[in-house]
Amino acid sequence: MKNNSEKNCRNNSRQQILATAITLFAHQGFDKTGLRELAKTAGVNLAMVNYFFGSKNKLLTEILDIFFSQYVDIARTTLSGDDELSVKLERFILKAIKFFAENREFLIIAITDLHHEDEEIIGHKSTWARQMFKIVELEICHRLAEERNLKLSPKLIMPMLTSIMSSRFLFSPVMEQIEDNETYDMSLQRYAETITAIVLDGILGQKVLR
Amino acid sequence: MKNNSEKNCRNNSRQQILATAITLFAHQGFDKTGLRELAKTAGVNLAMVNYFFGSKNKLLTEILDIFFSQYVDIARTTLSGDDELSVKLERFILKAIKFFAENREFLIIAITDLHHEDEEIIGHKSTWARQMFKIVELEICHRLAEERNLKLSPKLIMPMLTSIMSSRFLFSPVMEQIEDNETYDMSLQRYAETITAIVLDGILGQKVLR
DNA sequence: AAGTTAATCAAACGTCTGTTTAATTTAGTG
DNA sequence: CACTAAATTAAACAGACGTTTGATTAACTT
Repeated sequence: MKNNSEKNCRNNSRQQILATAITLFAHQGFDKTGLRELAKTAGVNLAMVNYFFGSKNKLLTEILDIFFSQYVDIARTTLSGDDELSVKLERFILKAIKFFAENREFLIIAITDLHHEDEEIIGHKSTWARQMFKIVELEICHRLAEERNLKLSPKLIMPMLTSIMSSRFLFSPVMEQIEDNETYDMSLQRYAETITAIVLDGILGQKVLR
Repeated sequence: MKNNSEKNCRNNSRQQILATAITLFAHQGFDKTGLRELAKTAGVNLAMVNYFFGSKNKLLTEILDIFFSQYVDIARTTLSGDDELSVKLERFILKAIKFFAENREFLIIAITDLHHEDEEIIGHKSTWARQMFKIVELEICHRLAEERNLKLSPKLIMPMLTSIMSSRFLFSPVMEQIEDNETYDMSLQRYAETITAIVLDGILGQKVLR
């Protein structure tokens, strides 16, 4: 109890800053969010951000770490094992999409600030990407090569899978602006199933009259 | 000749600003690129940017227009007609990927600054997305529904196709940091073929011993 | 050659940026 | 209660931001 309240007190401002940063970075972008706005929204003093995180960049990398460590973990647990490749992929896609849906804001920050040439950020991301690379290489690409003589690089598969799974969440701000007269089932469950089916069997390979 | 030099002179600075902006926005991001840096790199006076384009935002929307108008045009020309759906899709993917490769910088600007809640930018993008929506709905989704009883929303198909085709180019800054001991054929032609095959037949639906 | 329009320029506008400092408050320990 | 360390604060730092202004130069028309 004492230890708890102690840590709560110590980390209260820190946590508040982190949570607020995730929301603001995702909605406005990292660069468009000023530290003053962030501090005011989080209800803390401006200097607290640099006090707890060192710099704005460090705050971003900490957010990236939270996201990527979970994403890598999902890939590791769902893709390892001796199951059929289709089973593993289905497991991975389903779980990853649910993770993306529950962490939209993380996803947006992690993916859309992906290209900036900031050495600090790129280097940080590539550390996580390297881990994903190895998992995908071992569990997907080697299996495709052995079982189907399909030589595909993890550098192709990994971005492709991540992109296709996250497309719904990244495009949503624009898609919401478009009126749609026909009604489609766009539930998350159906979305995950559809993406899985397309990745496994393609648009044309799916069973007719499904 | 007179007309040419006239227009050349008039548009020289303007063109220079536009070309420089595309490079800088793509490499550093829109927000990280200041107008002073842009003007200096382009070799023009700072005030010229607002003189020719009105504002920094307008400069961005003009860049987006150049990209999206071509992208919509590619979709329209490759997807319309009475050919088989697989033929149309193959045509579209091949051409779009080549277009992306030749306009990487445009692509990065158009896609990665996609989520920012700036009303001006989002509204502008949704205008183009609406055109893509109609083409994809008419030429892909309706055909899938009629021929295969597959009810898929254009709001799913369009972001998915765009994401999967652009994944290579968007992830490249991070992927380049990863050393790869095995050698894969990553030529553009092979990339386009692979993406086409995966979209049409999925990862598992492809012919063994291909 | 005079008049008109477009293009270029340096300079300043007010505001916001991330970061640091030093003083102050708060809380926990002996 | 005194001591120590962590947390919080207001204030200032130097610089960058997008945009505007008014003067000046260049080019084209009549």
